[in-house]
This record gives sequence, C-alpha cells and structure tokens, in this order.
Amino acid sequence: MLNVAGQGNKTLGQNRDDVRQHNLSALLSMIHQSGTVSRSQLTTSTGLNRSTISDLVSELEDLGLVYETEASATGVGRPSLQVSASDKVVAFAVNTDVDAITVAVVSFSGEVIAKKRFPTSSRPTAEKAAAIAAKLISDFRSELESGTRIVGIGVAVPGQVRVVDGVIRLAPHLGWVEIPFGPMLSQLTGLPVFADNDASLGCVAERIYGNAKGFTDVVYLFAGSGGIGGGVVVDGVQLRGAAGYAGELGHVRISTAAVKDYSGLEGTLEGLVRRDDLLDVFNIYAATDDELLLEISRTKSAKAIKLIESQIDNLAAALGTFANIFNPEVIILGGFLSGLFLRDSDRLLNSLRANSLSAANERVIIREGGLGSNLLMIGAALLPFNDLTANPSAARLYPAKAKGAKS
Amino acid sequence: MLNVAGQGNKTLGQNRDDVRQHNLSALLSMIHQSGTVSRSQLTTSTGLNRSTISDLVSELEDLGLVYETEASATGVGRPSLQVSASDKVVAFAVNTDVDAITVAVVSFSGEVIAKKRFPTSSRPTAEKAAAIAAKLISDFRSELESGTRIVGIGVAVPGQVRVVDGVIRLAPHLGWVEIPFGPMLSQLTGLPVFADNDASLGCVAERIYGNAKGFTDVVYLFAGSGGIGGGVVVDGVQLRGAAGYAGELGHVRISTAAVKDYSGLEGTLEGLVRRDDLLDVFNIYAATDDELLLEISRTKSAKAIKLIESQIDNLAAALGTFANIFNPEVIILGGFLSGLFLRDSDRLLNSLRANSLSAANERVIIREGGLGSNLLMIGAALLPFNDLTANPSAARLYPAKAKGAKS
DNA sequence: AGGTTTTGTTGCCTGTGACAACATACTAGG
DNA sequence: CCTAGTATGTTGTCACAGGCAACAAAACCT
Repeated sequence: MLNVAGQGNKTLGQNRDDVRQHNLSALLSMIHQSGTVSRSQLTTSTGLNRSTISDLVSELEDLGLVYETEASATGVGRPSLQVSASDKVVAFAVNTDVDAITVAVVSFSGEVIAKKRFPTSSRPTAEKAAAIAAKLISDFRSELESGTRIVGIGVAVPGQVRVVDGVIRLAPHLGWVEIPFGPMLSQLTGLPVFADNDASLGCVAERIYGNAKGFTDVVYLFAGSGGIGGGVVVDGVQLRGAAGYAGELGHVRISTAAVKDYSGLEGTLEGLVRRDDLLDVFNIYAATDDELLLEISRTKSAKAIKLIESQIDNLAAALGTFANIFNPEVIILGGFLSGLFLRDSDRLLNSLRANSLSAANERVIIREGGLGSNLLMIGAALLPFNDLTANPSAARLYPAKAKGAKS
Repeated sequence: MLNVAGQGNKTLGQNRDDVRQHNLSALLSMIHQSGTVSRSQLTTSTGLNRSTISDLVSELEDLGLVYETEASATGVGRPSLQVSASDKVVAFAVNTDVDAITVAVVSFSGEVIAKKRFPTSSRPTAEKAAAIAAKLISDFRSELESGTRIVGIGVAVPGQVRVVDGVIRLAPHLGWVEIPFGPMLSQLTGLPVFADNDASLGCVAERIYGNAKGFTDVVYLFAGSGGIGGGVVVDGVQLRGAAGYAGELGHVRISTAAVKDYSGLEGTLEGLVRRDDLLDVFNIYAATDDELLLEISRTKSAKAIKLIESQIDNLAAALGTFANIFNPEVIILGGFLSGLFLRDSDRLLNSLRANSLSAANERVIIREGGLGSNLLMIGAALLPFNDLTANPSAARLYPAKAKGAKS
C-alpha cells in the first residue's frame, strides 16, 4: 500500500477529465468546509449551471460522500436542497506528544466523534508511539458503526516533517531523528498515513474552522511547552517550501542576545519568549494553558509584569517581521501567546507598529486562536480529507472492520 | 480605459471555456519564457494531444502572438515545428529611480530592444516622473516598426506599491506618498499600466531568465543605494500578501541594535547592512556596483574587513530566518550583497548554518544575480506580458502609432 | 386562487480535447 | 538508392462535460 500523500502534480495542460475532477473537488471542498450548503449557494459560488451542479452533486452522493436533505423554506421561491458532508466517512487524527499519544475519530462533517489520550510515562520511542497509535486506531475501528468508511490517518508532529513521504526529520522534544513514522503507522494499520508539523496543521484548522475562517492571508503562531511553531497561509494556500519545512516561525532571529532556543539557534523568538520563564516567575511548575493564562492576566508582581512586557516586545518584533514579509490580513496567536496579547494588547499593537511598515500593518488584525483542545485533531484530520477532496472520484476508502492489515 | 492590472479572480467552478483559456495561457507562458519551443516539447510538457497542440498553436498564431518555423533536423523522425514568441509584440518598461527615469522597449520574445536613461538633477516629483516616462514612451512609440503592437507598460518602483491599482503607497527615497502613479501614466499614454515593487520584479526576472531559472522556491535579496528589498517565490508563485506588499525582506529585525533603516525601523537587515558604510570605509563617495564589488573583493584594510565580516554575519542571520520561514531551494543575492558572498562565501554559509535549522538549510543554494543592468527592465515588462499570457484571446493590444491618447 | 419568484429536472446542443488513421520528413542500414 | 523505422503533423470522427431553454415544483404574496 502507498502510505504517503500523493502530492498533486501540476500538469500544465488540462484535458476534459480534469475539468470534471476540478469541479467535483471544488464542490466537495465547499461542502466539507461548510458542513452543509444549499445547492443554490453552490451554483452561485461556483458559477456553474444549476443542471451541472445537480449532476455533480448526485455523483458525490453516489460516491457516498455527501447526502441531500430538503430544507424548510426560508424565503420566496422553491427551497433549495441542502447538501451535507457524510458523517459515515471518517478520518483518524493522531498527535504524538512528549507525554501522551492522542487519537481521535473525526467525521467528514467536521465533528470530533471520539478522542482518547494515552499518557506515556516517559517520552516514547517512535516504535512505541506508532504501536500505541495503531492500537487506539484499531480499537476505534472496531467500535465504528458498520458502513462507516475510513479515508486515512493524519498525524500532527511537534517537529519538522517531510510531507511527501511522512518522514519525521527532527522532533527535538521527542528525540526523534529521521523517523519514517508515516510508513511505520501505515504498515501497522493498513491505512494511508499523512503527516505534517503540528503548528502548520493548527494554522490550517484555524483558517477553516477557527478564528481565521474566511481569510486568505494568515499568520499563525502557536506556543506551548515545546517551543514556538507557526504556519502561514498565503493567498489561500498553505506555505510549504521546497521540501515542506517552511513556516518555522519560532526560529526567526530578532535579537543578538545569546539565548538559545530548543533547536540551538541564538536570539530567536522561541528562545526569548519561553513558557518556562513564565512558570518560573509565577513559581508554578506545571500548569495547563488555561491556568497559565489566568496567572498572566491577574498578576501584580512587578517582576512578572516586567517579564510579560519583555515577552510582548519580543513577540511584537517577530510579528513586525512577519507583517513585513507576509502582509497578512490576520495574525492568530495560540497557546500562552494569546495571554500576552490579552494582558496588554495596546502594548503589543504599538510595538508591532514600531516594528513594521505602516503599509503592511495598517489593516492587520490580531486574534487569539478559536479552536480549543480539538485544534490538532481537526488539523490532522484535514490531511486525509484534503486528499479525498482533491480527487473525490479516485479516492479509495477503507471499511470500518479491517480485513487484516497489509503493507 | 482601465489603467490597472485585472487581478485574475479565482472562480471556484470551471466551465468549458476556462479549459481553452487555461491551455492557451499555459502554452503561451511556456513559449514566452523559453522564447522558442518545439511543438513536440509542448505536447510532452502539457500532456495534451498532438492535434490539440496544433489547434491551440494555430489560434495563438492567428492572434499574432507567436509564429512557427521549420527546424533543421536533430535526430530520428520528422523534425518538429518550432514555435517562437513574436518580436513584433512589445511592452514598455519603466523604472523610476532617485536620479533617473529609465524606459525600455522589451519584446515578447524577451529582448530589450531599446533603452533610454533620463537623468534627473534632483529627485523628481511623481508628476514630473510620469511626464518624463510618457515622453520617452511616446518617442519610442513613434520609432517602432509599423505592425508592432503594444501590450502595456510595466513600472518598477523602489517602494511599496498597491498592485491592484498601481498606487505607490510609500517610496521613501523618492519622497512619494500615496501617489496614483499607474493611473497617471495611463492617462498620459493611453496604455494600460502595471506597477510593482522593484525587488519583487527583480525576483521574478531572475526566476524566469536569470540564476533562479527553473526553481520553484526562491528567495531574492537585492541591495542598492536605496536600501534592501526582496522578493519571494513560493511553489512557483510570487508572494504577494493580502494587499500586495509582501516581501519586504530588508525590514526583518535581526538585532536589538538601535540602528534605524530608511523606513525608521530599528535593528533590521537594511539598517545593519548598508552600502554607505562600505563606501565610507573605502573612502569613496559614489561608485557603481561593479566598482564597489571590486573594492570588496580586493581590500586588505583591517577596518574594511571587519565591516565586511560584520555585514556578512548580519546578512547570514537574515538569510537563516528566511531559510527557516520559506525553506527555499535557492537564494539569489543582488547588488553589493553578491560582493559580500563572493568575498567570503564560507563565512556566509557557516553563519547561515548556525542561524537556521538543518532541515531547512541543507539543500539551499546561494547564488549571485544573473541579470545585469537589464534586470528591472525585464522584470517590469513581465507585468504586462503576464497579463497577456493569462488570457491570450481576450487581451487587447495597442498599435505602435498612438491615435491620440485617451483616458 | 392566481401571479411571482426561485429552484430542480429533462432533453438537446455546442465546443473541446482524445483518438485513430494516414501523411510527411527525417535517420539508419544495406 | 531504396527500404525499414521513428517521430511528428494533419484530418475526420467521437465522447463527454457543461450550457441552455423549457417545464415542473414549491415556496411567498396579494
């Protein structure tokens, strides 16, 4: 079995079949992202003819990917049929973190149907992580309603992933180097596996379901215990780079300070805006993001405030760089970065203005992330779903009950 | 007349006519970029059928955009017809600089047919610059061979340009703020005008004709007397940003030093790697790039070497940031930056490695720019030509002899 | 109840690229 | 010089996707 994402190779020419595929894909993407759309909406936003939409939708229905329902009337004229993404088509989402492996079942309609977190005592080896993920997936698979079909597995990894073949190049916190995690998990489950960097996936999730919904130019910055990661959407397309490692926004250099970040680089955002420093100043040693955010918002300690202000300034310096480089519509801050923003948004905005060109920053909006703990699950599941929507009629789906995994 | 670039609005749906347009556009782009291609090459790289290519090429020939010639045989089999871009289709390229207005005539086949530089005693007002450009264009226009048709005008501006309507938001060295230069020049000439940042255009030119030819992920950095500008190509597409100002690579912050750049930002690449500082240390007060490069390469002054090394390190810090963010295949250095690279490429490469993730920098190539003084002319001309190739059958061309400019 | 508006359905039409068969122009080899 | 082989251009036919018009259906309004 092919265990990797088939990157759509751009053919320069376009034959007649490509049109059909393109239109099917466009339709299914819209349905996937909205959950439910009316046929009339589909006609207006695609510009295609009513009869064509009818034909295309019925093909998607035959493929079992969508279903139609009659809507109650809302205005003049015949009410349009509602097209919904099937909830019997699902993907598995996997997050390999330092202290736990999390697996979820996400439906094509966008819901997280089930989620299990498997804590690990120490940071797991890749083999162990793959085994745990495979076991959880196998359990979920046997519990699925019969008739449910599986698209594949999406994995969110805190590290650099070579997207084309699912190889984890470097995940510093996990201590993984050059691990073919995608192929390993595919071997164990018999399902196609897609992997990507966690922050990149968070970015895409925020853009489609969260606070960056509807924007075409987004900068996303997420900070957790594992440093700072990011994702960028340019003109509606996720920034990938030549080998798929683009978007390492935490490693921009903003200072000549000799502070090293988790990857050994000096003077970077990740090195200067550290979660651990905040925990230290609050004298707490483990905290959820919610607890940390609360401390940030209410602290009156001069020392803590000084640290927060310094972090805000450093964050603003990096955001200024991003504004100049990407000229985004919206910047989304995830993890404790949103706490810094909420604590003193004026300081952040003023500092950002001082660090960027007015043309680039004049319209930029800063927001906190809108998706909660399901962020990475939704983001990871988008990988196999995007593979499905890219070519609906060619995609292969797998039954709920495995008939013996094979490679 | 419409004086601005019609940004191609993405329709999500695709009807049958779009296929024809897409294929014509793909073909014409290939011909434009190569100058001359054989029909058989077109068939293989587009994946379209021989008969289809034949049909499409003859449509382009009817439009007067290309012509076919018989090739001398090179191997087995019937020799394939060669398709060439017409040299009777031209665009005007304009560069508005601090000390001169330069205008060139560039043929669709890629050649700079004629070029005139009009020095200005002081930095010109926008009105004056537009008048000078219009006059030069008018002169060229009357000298053109009859039968020559004009696509439009492309303007390269040292500043931030709102690409959709050709308004110059801020050109610090020219002292222009919020100038509708595109519309002004269009009014004077009766031709469609497209404008963009000079460094962005340099990037595109290098990618199509220069040392970044064939690469899909390119970071371009150009330094001149007017500071440092840049351009980025991601996955074959120019980075534009929400409003079209993206790619201001000179304004990334790499240091906490209080040195300000030409836009008033502190600690940025542009502020730390300055042409003037080099001129100072060499005790020269005006120099062409070639002269400056020579000085850089041969100096033995300890003070100069120290400055050069410091500039190399600062440059490397910024390049590291870019490598992390964009994961490019190639980085092109233009202006005196190439001198820094050539002086001590090992230092630059080592410093770059220290400032970026290995996954992102392991394959990156650093090169100097490959286009000489025609860089901006070729880049600017690409703007109207790209408009033409985007929709060959709909594009309107203008005769050599103006029949009275109208707005 | 009849008119209006919006949408779904059906049958026919058009345009585009694929395909196969044939023609053409070259090389290679005797 | 002739023939075989190969690659390409040309021509006519075909399939198929989406457009279009006419009609039907389902809502609202008066």
